[in-house]
Amino acid sequence: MTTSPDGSFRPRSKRERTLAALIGAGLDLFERQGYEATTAAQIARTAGVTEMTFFRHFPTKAHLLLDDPYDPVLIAAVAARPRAERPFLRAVNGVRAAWRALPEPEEPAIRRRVRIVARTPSLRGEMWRSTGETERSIVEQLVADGAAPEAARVAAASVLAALVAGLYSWAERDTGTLTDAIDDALDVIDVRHD
Amino acid sequence: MTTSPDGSFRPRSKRERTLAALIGAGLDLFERQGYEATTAAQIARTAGVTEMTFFRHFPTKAHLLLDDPYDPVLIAAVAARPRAERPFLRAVNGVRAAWRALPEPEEPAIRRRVRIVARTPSLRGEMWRSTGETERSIVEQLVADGAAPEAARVAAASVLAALVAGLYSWAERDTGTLTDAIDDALDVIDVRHD
DNA sequence: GGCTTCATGTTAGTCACTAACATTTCTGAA
DNA sequence: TTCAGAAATGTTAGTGACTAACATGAAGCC
Repeated sequence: MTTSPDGSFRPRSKRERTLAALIGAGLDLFERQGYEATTAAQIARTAGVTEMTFFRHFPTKAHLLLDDPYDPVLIAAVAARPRAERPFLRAVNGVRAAWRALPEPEEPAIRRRVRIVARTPSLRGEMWRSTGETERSIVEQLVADGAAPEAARVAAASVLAALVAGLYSWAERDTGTLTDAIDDALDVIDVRHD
Repeated sequence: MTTSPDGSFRPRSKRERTLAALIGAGLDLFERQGYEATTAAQIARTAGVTEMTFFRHFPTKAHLLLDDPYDPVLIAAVAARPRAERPFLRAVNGVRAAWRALPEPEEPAIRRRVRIVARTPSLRGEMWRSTGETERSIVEQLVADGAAPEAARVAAASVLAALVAGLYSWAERDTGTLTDAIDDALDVIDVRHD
């Protein structure tokens, strides 16, 4: 995502301008009154647009916060790990590598969004649902390289859970870099790097 | 839960009789037409009752499947592990112990419900949301005994994710006991039992 | 058998979406 | 510049998950 700290970005087409307006209004309202108390219609109105238009840009209200492009990167990073590693370590190390590649300037925008998610139970559920797709792709990759499907599923799920838990902790405080936070989180479940 | 394989149980009061009717109708309909395609009103009608009555028994449609009483057991089991264990192992071993205590006769009913959840993305999200409460309790316990909050959060989240992944795998096949499935799942993330 | 309480029904409304169709706004080529 | 086709938006109407307020019926207790 090309957002800057306030959620806006340099608009090219009209579509992108509306998108930016919606995201800006959404983040503001969510932070001020909470996610549940904010209505899709209200966000749309604030952005000078109709409710219908909101749903043309986001399939669900939650997608305003959860639409991220990191998943393909993650999947690729896991795939790039040596096939000889056992599934669990492959997943851990892949996730580690993927997030190290994240440009630091994007961190404030991510923190803002994740913080809202971390504080809203229904959004945590949505986050997990969206992570589910990433999970499936990682499992596919591991299984294609010879892992047992059930072990692969457990590995992917627990590593992603650790990642998300680390993300939440990082977002709730105001200090530290994302990369460090994720490294620390993965260290908890990955005692020995062999 | 005191349900038998078909989701029914010996009814005492009128309330329990309606509850049983709703659960029975719900499971049947979910299995036949899928969760999303089944309406709360339809379940209610099938159970010979009004939509309003449905929501008097279950706060949400998902609760018909996710209302389980296992969480307190789980929390207690984690608490029972020696305080000297590091948080991650305490969580792993606690979860292991908790599920070993499950009476086998309940397995078919659990399998039926979990199978529906496993096949419905939105329910996987709901499951995670409901697991979130368990997670918080486990974290509280670990932190009260001296663990770092962030490590405790990661430990609880990833162990529960492994547990749920194991549950899903088990429910999707027709063989094996729940206890074994969960042990296998936890083995994936817990290499060395020290 | 009357009285209280609990389970249920009724009605009306909010909010997240979806579908079908109409209208406006861009944009690129003549 | 102009004008057609595409893209973005608006309008209307509806479904389904819930919620609140109020009314009614049936259970259980004395």
